[in-house]
Order: sequence, then structure tokens, then C-alpha cells
Amino acid sequence: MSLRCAILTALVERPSTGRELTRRFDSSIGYFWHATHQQIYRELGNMADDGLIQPHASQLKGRGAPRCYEITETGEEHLRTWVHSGQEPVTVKDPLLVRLRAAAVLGGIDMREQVQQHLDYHRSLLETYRSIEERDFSRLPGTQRERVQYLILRAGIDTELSWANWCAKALEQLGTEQTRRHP
Amino acid sequence: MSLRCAILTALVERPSTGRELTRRFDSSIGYFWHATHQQIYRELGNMADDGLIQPHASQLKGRGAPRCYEITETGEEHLRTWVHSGQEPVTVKDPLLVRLRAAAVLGGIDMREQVQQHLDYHRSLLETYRSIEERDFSRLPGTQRERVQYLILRAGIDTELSWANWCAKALEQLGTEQTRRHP
DNA sequence: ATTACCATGTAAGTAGTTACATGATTGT
DNA sequence: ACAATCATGTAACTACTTACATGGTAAT
Repeated sequence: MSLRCAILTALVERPSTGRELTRRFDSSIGYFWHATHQQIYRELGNMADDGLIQPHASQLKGRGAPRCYEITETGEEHLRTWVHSGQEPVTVKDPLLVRLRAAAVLGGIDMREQVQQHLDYHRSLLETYRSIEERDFSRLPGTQRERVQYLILRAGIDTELSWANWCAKALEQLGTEQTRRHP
Repeated sequence: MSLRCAILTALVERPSTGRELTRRFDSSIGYFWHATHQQIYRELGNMADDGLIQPHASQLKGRGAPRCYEITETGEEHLRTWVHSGQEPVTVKDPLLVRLRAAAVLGGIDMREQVQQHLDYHRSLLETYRSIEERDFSRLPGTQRERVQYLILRAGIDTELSWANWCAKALEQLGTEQTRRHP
């Protein structure tokens, strides 16, 4: 449901082809809802069948031809209803923490490199977010819509900051644990 | 793979029945990897087929009888290999942020109640973590294994704290946006 | 014309969710 | 004996991942 509605939201912002949506899910939208092009094309097909979107009434040719979709009134209604509906159950999934616990239980496994990789990843994502922040939101206040988009970006920044700090702390501890610099 | 290895880790800690594992996934393990009892029983069956675990050689009766599983050497080897293997691609999924963006794009939707519910949820989880922290990790340092488990708990605390703060900030902004207390 | 890349898909396999079924145990 | 609950599952469905296929367009 969330993928469907994330796509609908993107199409309200502006009509797009599958390829364009894929690119948008690789950058902005993908920062809070990840999706591959296979998911997107399939969902576009399903939504067209359900009448939530329709191909732009211009060029519609064969297989390899770009098809630009726009949202229908039914689609907007669907999106509006979903936005108001209660939230789904939270399902936490963090493989790194599973690995850490496994390593602690098995014993004798050095996890510093993996934590370091995560630290690098979170720092790099944080940097990306910071540059978006500077580029798009440096002069406040802006419209209400812009301010909410800034809020969403802040969620990403806060999350990455929190994880980067945690990784640094973890590295510190794993370091003193296993290398015994000052025995 | 992560579910499989989360279960294997739990079984290294101590042999358990499906029911016990389900309970453990409802509390401690579930704080960083969520799973339902249906997933767990199916995975237990698959892993037994693959020789990674075996039922304790005590009472094995019919359908409704509890079966206590323990990890095999093959299973431990499998877990050890997985722990060392590189991490899987991160797939972010946050329905609240999707809803927020949709609401901003559609316009005229008050999201404060939903954000408030999230705030309540994160605060309550934070409180749970804090009480575990006090109960299990108040006197440091403890063994290396305990310290890693504390690190994992800290990840949860940091995450919830970060989200709670973000929700509070968001509420503040959505409040001034939409109620116009000082026009 | 060939190569490279763009855009749209298909197929098979894996993982997760929801709803339901059945045997065992416990309390009254 | 019966109901409630515990424990273990099955089945059908939905979502996601991975690998591959096909047609279209542009550069050389």
C-alpha cells in the first residue's frame, strides 16, 4: 500500500514515466521509501488496471516506448483516504544488530570493519542530506509544503546523525575490547 | 537470511521451542528483528530439513507437542559465515514520511494526530528500553558479551530518542502552520 | 551496421502477512 | 465433560529480489 501511495504522491507532484519514477525513487523519494524499477513498473500496471492512474493521452506505441502516467480522480481519492488511515505495524529489521549479537554470542569475532563500513555509509548519506538542505532549504520560511518537505529531510538527517554517532561509539568500545591498547 | 540467523543466534544462547522463540522475538530479539510465530515455525522446519538445527533428543510426540530445538555444528558454521559476510542493501521504508509528503502535496490535511501517535509510540518504547537499561546494565563493565548487548540496546535508545525529538519538533511546526495561534 | 545505452517489461524464487486449523493441557 | 488457552502448524496471498529479455534511440 505504501509503495502504491508513494508513487501516487509522486504523480500528483508531476506526471512521469516509469523511468522517471525510478530515478526519483533513487534520489528524493527513495530516502524514505526504497523501490526498484521492477516494483515500480508492476505497480504502475496494477494501478492503471485499477483506474488510479492513466497514461497521458499523447503518444502510446509499442513495448519500448515511454509512457507518461498521470493520476486520476479515483487515484487522488484513494491517496487521500490512505493518508488519513491509521499507521501499519512497525517492523524493525536491522541485520547489523543481528550480526553483532551473533558475534557476541559466538565469541572471538572482530566486527569493527563492518561497523566502520556502516559509519562510512551513514556519514556519506548525512553529507548528501546536508547538501540538499543547503541547496533547497537555506532560506526559510518558504511555503507550507516546502516546510513539510524540510521536516521530512530533517528526519533523514536526524536518523543518519544518530546512527553515525552510535557507530563511532561502538567502534570505540569494540576497539578497547579487542585490541587492548593499554593492557 | 537474517531471520534464519537471528533464530540460530537465539538457539546458541539456549535451545528453545517455537513458542519460546516467539516470545523472545516479541521482546528482546524483536527490538531489532521482528518476526511472527508463523515465520518462526516455518523457518524452524526449513532449518531442520537443512540440518542446521535438530530437535532435542528427548520427548518427540505428535502435532501439538512442544519440540525443543538446538543448533548443530553445521548450523553454527552457517551462522559464523553469515556474520562475516558483507551487509545487505539498506531498504528504507517509512510510511509516516510517505503520508506526510502526500499530505503536503495534496494540501489541507492535518497530520498532527498521526504524528502525536508516533510520538507516544516512540516515547513508550524508549521507556521500555530505559527500564531494561537500568535493570540489566546499571553496573558496568560486565563481560564483553554483555557490553555488546548493551551497545545493541543503546542503538535502540538512540533511535527512539531521535524519533521522539523529531516528532516533537514536527508537532510544533505543524501546530504553528495550521492553527495560526498568533495571526 | 554495430554498439551502447535507454526504457519497459517477464519469470522465478524468496520473504513476509493474514487467516485459519488441530492437537495438548489446564481449570472448573 | 467442557471451555479456554497453549503450542504447533497449513494455506493462500502479497510484497520484494534477482536475473534476464526485448524493443527503441543515438552515436560512430
